[in-house]
Amino acid sequence: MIEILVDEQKHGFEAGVTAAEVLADKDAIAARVDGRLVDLSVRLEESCTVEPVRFGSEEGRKIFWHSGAHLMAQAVKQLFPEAKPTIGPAIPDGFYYDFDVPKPFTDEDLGRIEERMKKLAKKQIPIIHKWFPREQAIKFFSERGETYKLEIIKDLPDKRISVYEQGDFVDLCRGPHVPNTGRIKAIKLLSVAGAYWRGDENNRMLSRIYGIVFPTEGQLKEHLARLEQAKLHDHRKLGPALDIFSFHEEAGAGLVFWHPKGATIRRLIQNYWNREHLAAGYQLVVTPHIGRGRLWQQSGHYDHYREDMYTFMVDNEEYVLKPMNCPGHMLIYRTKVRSYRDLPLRMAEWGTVYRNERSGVLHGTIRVRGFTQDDAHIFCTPGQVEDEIFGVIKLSLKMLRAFGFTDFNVDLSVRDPKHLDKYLGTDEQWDLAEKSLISALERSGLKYHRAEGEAVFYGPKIDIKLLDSLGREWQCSTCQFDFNLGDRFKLYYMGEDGKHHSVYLVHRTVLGSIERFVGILVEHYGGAFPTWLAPVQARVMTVTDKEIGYARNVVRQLVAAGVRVEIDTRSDKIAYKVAEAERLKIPYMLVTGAREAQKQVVSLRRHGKGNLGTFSIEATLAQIGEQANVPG
RNA sequence: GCCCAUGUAGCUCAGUCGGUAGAGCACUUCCUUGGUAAGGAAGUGGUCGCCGGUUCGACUCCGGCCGUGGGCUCCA
Repeated sequence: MIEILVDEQKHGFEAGVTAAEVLADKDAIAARVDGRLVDLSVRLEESCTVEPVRFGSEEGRKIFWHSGAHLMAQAVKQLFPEAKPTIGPAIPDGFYYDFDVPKPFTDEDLGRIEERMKKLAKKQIPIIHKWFPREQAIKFFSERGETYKLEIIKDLPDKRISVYEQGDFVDLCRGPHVPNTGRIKAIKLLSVAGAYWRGDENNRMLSRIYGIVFPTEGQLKEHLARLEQAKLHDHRKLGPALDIFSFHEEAGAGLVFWHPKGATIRRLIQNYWNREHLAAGYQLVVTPHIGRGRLWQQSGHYDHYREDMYTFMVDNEEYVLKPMNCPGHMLIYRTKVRSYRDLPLRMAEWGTVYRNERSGVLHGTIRVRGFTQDDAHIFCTPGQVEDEIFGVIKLSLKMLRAFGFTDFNVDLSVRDPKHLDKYLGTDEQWDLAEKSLISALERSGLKYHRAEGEAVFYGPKIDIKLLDSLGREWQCSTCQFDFNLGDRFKLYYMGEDGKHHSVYLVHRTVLGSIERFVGILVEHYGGAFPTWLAPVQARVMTVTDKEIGYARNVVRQLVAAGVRVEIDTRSDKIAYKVAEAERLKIPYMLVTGAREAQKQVVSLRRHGKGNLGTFSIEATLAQIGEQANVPG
């Protein structure tokens, strides 16, 4: 007899009982035994603690999706015997599996593979874990011509190799897995893509299939509905549809043309940003868009970043279109001897930069080749570092919250302790920087994730990633130390002691780039901007031609009060005008018919909410005005 | 940059087994003056992404390029 702790209760079992028998839980797809994830079929020989792992948990989903990847690989091997499986992991939303095939998969293949998967799932094929002695594993996979598996085995130190068998399909795999293919009830293959073996572009391009599976049809439907929702929020569709921006093939990829409405949104963001930054003690500067190549050699960008820079010749000398604002700010700092009394110096710029991003990474306004950073550099003394970092975090959070974001994931990126030689700067600098980042994070009460080895070579940093209305993560704010530029530009300040000291340099942005940020806002709000950011806040519409005079009068009063307003006097029916205004997601619709004109009122309608009733002009202005303030 | 897919009117999409194109919406005009998510009619609008090749003839087949999308990679 052994004693097993299940659900906080001890039970006696015969040694050799399986986890499945102990749990007797229909929803369990795997088990956790003394903290280790194992198959339900595992035999328990000693006293232990057993917990069920269900699809509802993150690790449960990972196991389930990984089993989905195996099922797909089985189907692929049956339909395409020449396909060599490589790796097929679970990802946050499903799984993928990469195959080496003579001809890449097409979308048509997906349907066939999906059908075969459904067939295999119905058969409820048992998924069996086996240990192969190393030699046997090598023999087995070489007989099958699965050279990629052999390559993986080569890197495994173990004497015995873990494999999973389901019918005719055997895969090298650590597991665990669901007990049989029948647990997978709903299957959807989503897309095919090319991917390099081991992510290295010098290696062979493999054919990748993305898919997702669920224990019930309902969950798949829900998931697909979420994907539909994301499509409706796509800024690449909404932007042009709402007359915010456009792209033009004849102008070049990754270059945004901002229409009046988009330019208005940018201006509103910038006005708010400027107000907050001036209040927080920043000074705004402006620097040129081009410069001599040697400036970029001095900053070091030229060596590291050459590929991404646009360069051109001027009088036999190479110039560059600025890809970063930093060197300009360094030059301004250096124009006079700075005293410790002058610090901290916070220098900010709406800096438009151009980078020759590789064509494949361009994405709407979110990843472009010309963009405007809300850039700033803080020059300070070691003693000021912590307060400055805290100030940056506070400012970032305040602003991001004003834009409607409430949830954040924060990363603290520090050196890789195993490769300290990769980094510039002294240990003292890194220690002080890291300590100040941590205490600033703690002061602001933020939970954060410590990412070892994620720091860039010139300093540690904090990244604030926001979660939008659909739960998607976007990286915007960053606050990073720079131990490189201070040296390269010989930046110092005169200390109290009358000696030169090197400055601490902090590079930071709140929004990242305004192009990207507007794109994120469009996605977040699905194009329905809050009143304070809406390019058009109100539209006045007449019911018949007789009220045009009154409607114009209403518009005049709104304009005088600073409301961004349009008028619709077309001879269409009011229902049509309302439909269009709703489609354009204009926050307030003011209907001015004969009844309203007679009483000098308007009938107010809110986007997405419908008719609010009739209000006087003053009451209408008060209502819009209240919504037009920056929140927070 | 690489793999795959894709490009027909402002938008959404039909279509042509190779014989130079069509719908709905939008737009313009006219009728309509109607009360909260699309009233009616007529009309304008396309070098079928661009360049080259094959062909008597190319939107259609082939090649190259550009753009876009899904990924990979990159993100000093």
